[in-house]
Amino acid sequence: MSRYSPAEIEANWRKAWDEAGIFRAGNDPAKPKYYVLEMFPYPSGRIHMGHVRNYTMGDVIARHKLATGHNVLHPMGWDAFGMPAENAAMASGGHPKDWTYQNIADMRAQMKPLGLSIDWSREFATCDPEYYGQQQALFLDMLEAGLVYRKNAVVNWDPVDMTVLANEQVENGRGWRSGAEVERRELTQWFFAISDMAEELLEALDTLDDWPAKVRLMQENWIGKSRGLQFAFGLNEGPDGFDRIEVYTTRPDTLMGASFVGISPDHPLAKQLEKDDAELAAFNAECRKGGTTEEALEKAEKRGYNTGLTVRHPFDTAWELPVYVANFILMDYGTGAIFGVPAHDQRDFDFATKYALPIIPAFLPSEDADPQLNAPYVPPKTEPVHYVSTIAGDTWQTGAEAIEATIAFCEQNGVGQGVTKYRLRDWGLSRQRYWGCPIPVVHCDACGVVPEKKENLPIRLPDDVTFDVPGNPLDRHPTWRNAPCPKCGADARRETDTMDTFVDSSWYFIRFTAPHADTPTDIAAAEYWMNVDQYIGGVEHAILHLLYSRFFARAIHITGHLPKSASEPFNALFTQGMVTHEIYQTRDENGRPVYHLPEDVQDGKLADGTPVQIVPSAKMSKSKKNVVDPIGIIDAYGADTARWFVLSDSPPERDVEWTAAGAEAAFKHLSRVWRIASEIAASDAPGTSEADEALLREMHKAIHDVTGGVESFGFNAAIARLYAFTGVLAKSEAGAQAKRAAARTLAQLMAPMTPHLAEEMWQMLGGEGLVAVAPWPVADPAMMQDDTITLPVQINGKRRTEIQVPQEMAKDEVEKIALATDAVQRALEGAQPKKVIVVPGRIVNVVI
RNA sequence: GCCCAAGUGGCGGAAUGGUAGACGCAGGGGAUUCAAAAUCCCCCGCCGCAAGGCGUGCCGGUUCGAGUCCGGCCUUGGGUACCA
Repeated sequence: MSRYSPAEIEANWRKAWDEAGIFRAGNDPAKPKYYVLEMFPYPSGRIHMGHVRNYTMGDVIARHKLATGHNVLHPMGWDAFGMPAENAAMASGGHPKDWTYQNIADMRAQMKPLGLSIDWSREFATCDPEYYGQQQALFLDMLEAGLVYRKNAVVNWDPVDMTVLANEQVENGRGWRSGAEVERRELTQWFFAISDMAEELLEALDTLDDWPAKVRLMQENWIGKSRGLQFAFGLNEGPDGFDRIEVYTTRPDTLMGASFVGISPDHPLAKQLEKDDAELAAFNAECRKGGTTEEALEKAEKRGYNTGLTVRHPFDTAWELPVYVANFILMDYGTGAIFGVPAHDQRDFDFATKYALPIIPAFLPSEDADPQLNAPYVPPKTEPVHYVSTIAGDTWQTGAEAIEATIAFCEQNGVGQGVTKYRLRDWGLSRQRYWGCPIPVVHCDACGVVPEKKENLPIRLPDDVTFDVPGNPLDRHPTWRNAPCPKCGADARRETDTMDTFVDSSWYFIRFTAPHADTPTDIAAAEYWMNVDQYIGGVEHAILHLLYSRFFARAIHITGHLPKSASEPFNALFTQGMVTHEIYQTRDENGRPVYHLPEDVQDGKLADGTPVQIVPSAKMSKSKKNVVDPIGIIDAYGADTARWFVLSDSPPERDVEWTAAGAEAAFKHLSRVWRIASEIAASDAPGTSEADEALLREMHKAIHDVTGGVESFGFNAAIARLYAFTGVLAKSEAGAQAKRAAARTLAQLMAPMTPHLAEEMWQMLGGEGLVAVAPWPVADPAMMQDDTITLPVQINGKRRTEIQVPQEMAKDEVEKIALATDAVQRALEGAQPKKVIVVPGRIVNVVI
């Protein structure tokens, strides 16, 4: 072989690794264990560049840990339940199960050529009955432990298709298929009691030192701990059973600025009033239109309905405030009722202006400010605030102090209590869909909701279902619903809701430690392998998936399936950026966007010449069709080129926009490395000891820098360093023996990124065994020292010249040399410098 | 709307508060070749003949020194609880 041909070498080395079994993870107590995991993929059918990037990063870590003597667990599986399989079934008439398993087979076949160091013996899919049956067992244990319960919650309801829609299926408030205006409808659903753990989930964030600070911050804000006052306004002449309106506020210090009380359209009082008030009923119905997302609710136009009722201010019972029903108040937050303070809140100000309500300042920025303030006033963070109508004393206080003082004052006067609340809501897991894990309960007329018996698990999905009409096929199935009550044996009905797919992905990382156990976990295996030492995935999962997984690890501990030590499941987290791509769209006759694959677009036009609109780069997603297929790259250049390219072009935590241009360059570089290695292997040229030493010095520097890069997710910097070292090696005048040693080291350093090429080089250069398991090279600091260094010399912080000095030269010697330079002498004009700063090994700054 | 990030040459990007632009791509010039491919060498932020000046989204601040730290904006991206 006379040139680099990955097609020939890559398959051979994958076979060699396979036969040596080096990626099989056994429980070897002699070695430190290391569990590296990338977020498992959804089996869409094709791997894309995001997968290649994600799994290559994890593979670099896994291979590096293997070479540093760790017992490595690096598994792979499939997050296989979810809507796309049902959508495919609806679109083309197949079955979600066939579609999913075919996609898994396809993707596995596309993934294997990447040469990932995965222990494939642990592979599973979440739609395997062996997996979801254990998930059902976990659910039953959680039910028994009081971690699951039922309550009403709203869903997006499509009134034409008569079906529940996911948020993604709601476009501008309308159903994506029917185009009908979506309504919010209440259903009884299952919930995980995650909010009971809010405080613990919040506090434990502080222990996650190796998580990105931004993820911890996002989770902290999501949990949203707040301190406030809960109290009631007395209601004048309310309907029977309603004599007060309970409110929660984080700004009790603004209580004297209240000008109205608002309640949610779903508040019990609103629901009572609408029975006798057709206009209110119409208003409430209007409010219930549109999707359920927080974004939609927050951005909707703020509207209110005056109920005509009034409440009494708790500190002045003669002071009456009107009661409005308002569309921006959510029943899920606090008590579903608020008081509005237009003087100190933009939203309340807008509302008060619209409905001509009074604007009453509760405090002023200073004593001489205009008391007839009619614009929202937000107090500065640092200046004290003066109460106009003080209730806690006529004192100057800052915001947080004012709030605490007001709470204390209110408690002393019998107006409510100080309360800690969390924004975090319980996790609704019920889905009115087929392709998910069935919720293992039975509804019995006599016994109510009854958990299935564990010996009846798994409750399997029926195969004979159709998707020709909208709605959940489990509901329509002729017999599947029929089941005996596990308690009394009478004829009863199975629950037809399935679980949110986030449940599937909240414990798969534990299942990998014993994927074939006949209980949810194997305690010994979990104890050995957990926690995940390094978890890697997209930042889009920063909140939901990661928070749910943290909750589940605790729940699994509580139900006895996991040691306490593993209740924070991911020791270290790395959130990689996404692979983005431009979006190409045209419009259909109704003006709706139609998306096109990059491979179908040439020079901004479709094959038939229709120009496409180019939407700026965004996250690759199937729905937007801005997806690039990496298989073409692998076929043309080999897996090592694809791996090298996705690592080299962008810092791992940042988004990378896919471009085809770099792949060719990566291939050229790997070809060059191969050529250099084969030339060195064939050479027996002598060299000078000076050149040998210089090469050795560069080698140790490269070991140091590349190792540091690999260990700190600086893959792009590590690769830049490898480019530089390759250049040094190519130009070196060192002897063949020294060059062979340097080239073997190069192979080792490249092995995590380009494992096939590295094995080939290692073999050519006389390395022993597989480079994948050869001990990782160690940099010797003594071998990295240069004799002299270059120091920049600044004048007043601007670089003017540089000096060459010995590495260890004393500060005052360096100062003398710097001051003697022409540039400094010219600038000084005979005067003395005000100050000279010498940072050893770094810089000299002369201040004039 | 709210929460969290990011912004540096033509492009991807580098830089423990210490020489801004490493490394790579694209581009320009040269060597080799009958010619090409491949390969190798050199140049390459902007303005300027030069001396020099200006430069890390914008405005201000801290510092001997700021891409980096602080305050305020702008733009783009992610999340927003039923996309995964």
